[in-house]
Amino acid sequence: MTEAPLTRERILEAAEDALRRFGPGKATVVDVARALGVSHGSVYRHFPSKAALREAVTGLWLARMMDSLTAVAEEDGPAADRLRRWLDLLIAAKRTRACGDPELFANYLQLAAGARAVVAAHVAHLVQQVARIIGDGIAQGELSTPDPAAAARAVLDATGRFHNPAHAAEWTDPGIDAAFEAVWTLILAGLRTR
Amino acid sequence: MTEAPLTRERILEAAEDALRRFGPGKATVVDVARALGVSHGSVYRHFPSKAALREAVTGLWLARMMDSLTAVAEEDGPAADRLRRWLDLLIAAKRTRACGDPELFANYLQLAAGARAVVAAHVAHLVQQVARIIGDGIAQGELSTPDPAAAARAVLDATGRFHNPAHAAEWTDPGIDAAFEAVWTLILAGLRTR
DNA sequence: CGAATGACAAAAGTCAACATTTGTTATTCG
DNA sequence: CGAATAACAAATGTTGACTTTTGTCATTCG
Repeated sequence: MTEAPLTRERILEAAEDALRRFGPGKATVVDVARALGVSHGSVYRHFPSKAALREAVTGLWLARMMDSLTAVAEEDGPAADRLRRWLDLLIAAKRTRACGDPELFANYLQLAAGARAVVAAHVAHLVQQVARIIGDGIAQGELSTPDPAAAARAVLDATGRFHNPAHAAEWTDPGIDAAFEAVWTLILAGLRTR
Repeated sequence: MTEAPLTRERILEAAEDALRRFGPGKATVVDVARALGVSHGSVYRHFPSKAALREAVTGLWLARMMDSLTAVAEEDGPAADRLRRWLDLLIAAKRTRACGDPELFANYLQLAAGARAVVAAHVAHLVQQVARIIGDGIAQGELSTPDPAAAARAVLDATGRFHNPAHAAEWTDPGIDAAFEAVWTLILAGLRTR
C-alpha cells in the first residue's frame, strides 16, 4: 500500500469533505487531520491558519461555480441575451448551492460577512465578466452606456437581492422571480440608452 | 399631583426610551413598567406580547422617518429630480439612524431579519411613493415604462444595497457613493425608455 | 365592574467550571 | 536534514446550575 504524500491538494479535499459533513461550525482541523491519518500540526505546515484553509476551500468551490458562467461570458451572440443567461445562471447557481450544499454555502456566507479576500476576488471576477458582455454589446451597437465598467458594477449591485448570499432567505419568496423580471426590464432598458 | 392614566401612547413612549437606553438585547418589559410606575402585568393589558410592543415602537419610528420622504413624493416638478432627491433622503435617513440611533436601528434590523408585518408595511409604503413619482413622470411625458408599479418595486430592489439595513455594514465603504451613482445612472436611463 | 396587581410556571438568558480547539515549538524519526 | 509529531499554552466553545424574563391568571382595590 503506497503512502500518498501530504499535499495541499489532499488537505483541501479532506477539508472540503469535513466542512460538508460537519458544517462550518463543527468541522475542526483535527477532523481534517484525522481523515488524512496525520496529526493536526502537519496541516499547519501547509496552511498558516484554519481561516486560510477555509478560504482556500471556498476559493475552489467558487471557482467551480464560475466555470459555466465563464462559458456564457465568452460566447458570441447578442449581448442582452448573454447577459440575461449569465444572470440566470448566476442566480440558479447560488440557489442550487444554498439548497443543495447548505454546509459549504453557510461557510461562504460567513466568509462573505467578514470582508474576506476570496469573496472580494470572486466579486471582482463577476464584475469583469459582466463588463466583458457589456463591452461586446457596445461594440456591436446593441447596448450603449457612458461607462461600461461602472455599468457592470451597477448591474451586479442592482441584482444583488437575487444572488447576494445575504438575501438567501428571500429566495423562497413567491414573488422573487417576478421581482427579478422587473429589475431585469429596468436595467436592460438602462443599458440600451442612446 | 395628577395621575396620568396608563395609555398605549405612554407605554410606547416609555418602551422607546427603554429600547434606546438599554438596546434591543437588554430592555425588558419590567424596565418599561418600572419607568411608568406600574407592574409589568399592566403592560400586557395593552400589548399581547413583547414582540408586539417592539413592533409598535418600530412602526412609530419608521413613520417619523417617512415624513420628509412623503413631502418629496407629493411635490410637483420633474419626476427624475424628485426620485433622485427621494432616494437621497431615504439613504441619508437610513444612514443617519444607523449611526445616530444605533439601539433603535439594531431593533429595526432584528425585526427586518424576521419578516415582520411592520417592515413589510414600511416597504409597501416606500413602493407606493416611488410609484407615485414614476406615475407623475409618465403623465408629464418625462418617463416611460411598461408597468409603473413593477418599475417602482424594481427601483427599490435595485437600490437595496444603499438603504436595506441588511447592507448597513457596507455603508462606510469608500466607494459606496460612486456605486450608488452608477446604479442611479442605470435605472434612470431604464425609466426613460421610449 | 373594570383596571391593576402580584404570585406563579415556563421560557430564555447568564455565568463560571470544564472541555475542546487552535496554533506553536522542542523533539523524534526516517 | 526535513517532514512529522506530541506536548503544550492560549483562545474558544460547551455544559449545567442558577437567575432573570415573559406571559398568565386568580385576587385585590377603587
